[in-house]
Amino acid sequence: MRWSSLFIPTLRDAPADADAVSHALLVKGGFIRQLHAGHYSMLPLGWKVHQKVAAIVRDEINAIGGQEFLLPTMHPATIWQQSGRWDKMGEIMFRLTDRRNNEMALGITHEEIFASVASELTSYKELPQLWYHIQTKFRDEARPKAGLLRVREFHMKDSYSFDIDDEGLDRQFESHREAYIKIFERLGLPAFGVQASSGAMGGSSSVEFMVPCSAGEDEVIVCPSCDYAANIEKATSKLEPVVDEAGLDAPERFATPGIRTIAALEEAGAPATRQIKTMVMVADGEVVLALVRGDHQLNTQKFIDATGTIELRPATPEEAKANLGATPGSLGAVGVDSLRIVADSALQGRTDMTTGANEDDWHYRGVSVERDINVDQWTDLREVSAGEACFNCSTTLEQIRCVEAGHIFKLGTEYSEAFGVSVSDSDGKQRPVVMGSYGIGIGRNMATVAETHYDDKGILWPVSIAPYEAVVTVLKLDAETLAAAESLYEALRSRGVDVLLDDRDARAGVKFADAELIGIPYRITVGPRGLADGEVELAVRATGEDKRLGVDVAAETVADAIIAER
RNA sequence: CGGGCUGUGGCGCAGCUUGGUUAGCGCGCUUGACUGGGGGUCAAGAUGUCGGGAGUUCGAAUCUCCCCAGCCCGACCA
Repeated sequence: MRWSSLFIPTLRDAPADADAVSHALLVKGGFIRQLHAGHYSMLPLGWKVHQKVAAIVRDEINAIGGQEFLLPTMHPATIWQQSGRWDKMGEIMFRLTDRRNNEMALGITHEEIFASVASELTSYKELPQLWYHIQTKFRDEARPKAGLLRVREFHMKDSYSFDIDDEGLDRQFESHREAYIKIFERLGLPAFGVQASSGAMGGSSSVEFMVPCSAGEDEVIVCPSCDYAANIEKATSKLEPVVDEAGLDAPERFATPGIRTIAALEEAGAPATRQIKTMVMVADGEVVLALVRGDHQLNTQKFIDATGTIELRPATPEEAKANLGATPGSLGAVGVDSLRIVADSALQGRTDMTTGANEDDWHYRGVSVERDINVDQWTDLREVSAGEACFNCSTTLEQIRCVEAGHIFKLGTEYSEAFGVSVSDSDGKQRPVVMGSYGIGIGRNMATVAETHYDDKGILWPVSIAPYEAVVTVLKLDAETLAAAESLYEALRSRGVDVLLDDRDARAGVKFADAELIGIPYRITVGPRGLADGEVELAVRATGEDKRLGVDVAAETVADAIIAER
């Protein structure tokens, strides 16, 4: 292609409201433009990169036996009601009605739709199956942000596996894990797998692929010594043992005038490790108490996962007062029978603890948790923090901010049962098919590459997804220089290189700056100065390497380098 | 949803406090000339519902009210 005839609207200044690096560079480089919050137009350059990312994903999923589909993005409400997720999904799903007043939704994911197609499977002999599509998803995110990193409309590759048993699911899950690792390698992304919460997808377990990146939104706990890595929504750690005194025969009220915080109570003589923190939560409309140790933080996703809650929020001080009789700072669970109580495992067996007495300015001491509090559910609720000891090997854990680049789920039979996806096994008995689902966002991965591959001049795309693999920069538009450049351009094209000819009537500095900004990995500069010696110049974007090549060998050399790097 | 900030040519901004000619500047764009290996110089131009609506006023980018949009933090989110 000739740059002079292309639409590549590069900007001198990035828009002021583009905060994330990838957002600024993708806009500045003429890859994307925002339509409105969370919705971006892919310009020709951006769409080329997007398609190259999609091609890599497609290639690797095909390699493990995936069959490509294309399913609708607009769904009838009924199919979502059938799985129970019409209500469960809440506000994340865009909903609309058609002219006959039928309720519809825009697809946020496709378990339901693929499962409904899969109901035509009838025999174990047809299994395993691996189906996928690369298609638009709509999610009404509360806060789209950071350019392409979190949007409301995006393309996702989602695949779905169907097996006769758990062993089959395990194999498909494992082959996806390996395919994802290859995809991230080809994209140049340093992704690693972590244990994750399955959230609204359900299922028994899931692995997220994370890329360390300050623009990300997930906190990951990793052990630098063993292979433990988990999303903070799932992570656990080893706690220092706490030795309790026997305490009192019964809790004892004591006055704590003006004391409203853990820290203040600590100064009054009760170490945070010996306090019970009582949080009033509203879980799907029901007021529930969540208890953690005074120095611990509640992780709300853990609470949601453990209790099956869909919508969770902290209660207002008024709600706390109405249900417990005191305002936050003096709340406790001792003697509470009317509310469901969920407590963190770290409180199990603890004695001689201090907690609020449900009367402002009063606390209890000498509380034995299991004796004095009517706990309905013991579970892991506390959020791990960096500096704690690894559960496996006791090494000090680290916390890393990451972008979630992919997520794979073992679903089990939840959806196959809802949609009647069952087959006859070898004994002629009907068995529900075991499903898995596997997602990877195309645009987010594109942005994550930009987020992790750039310098002060622009993006450093890897050859695998660069909008063009090479650019031939013509420095002077006289007949001789242009002819030399064009023959080089044609020679590269004939070797299958995705090459751009910069034939614009612009100054050298402008052409160099643009090529660097949009991140073309190889630049061949053709100018009269070099041609006088029978040479052109090769500039390698990623390494900064700059060298002269004979005109006769230049195309060959560059094509070989590119093909080797793909 | 809570908090903060911002809306002025394609992009980046000034002007608003204290209302007053044709609303400025830089970049970019057009034409011409000189130039031509890292965003060149000079000259001449074009491009604006000042986010929208209502109000106050002789007069509103500027003051008041309502609304909308975008960004950031938090909540939330597969």
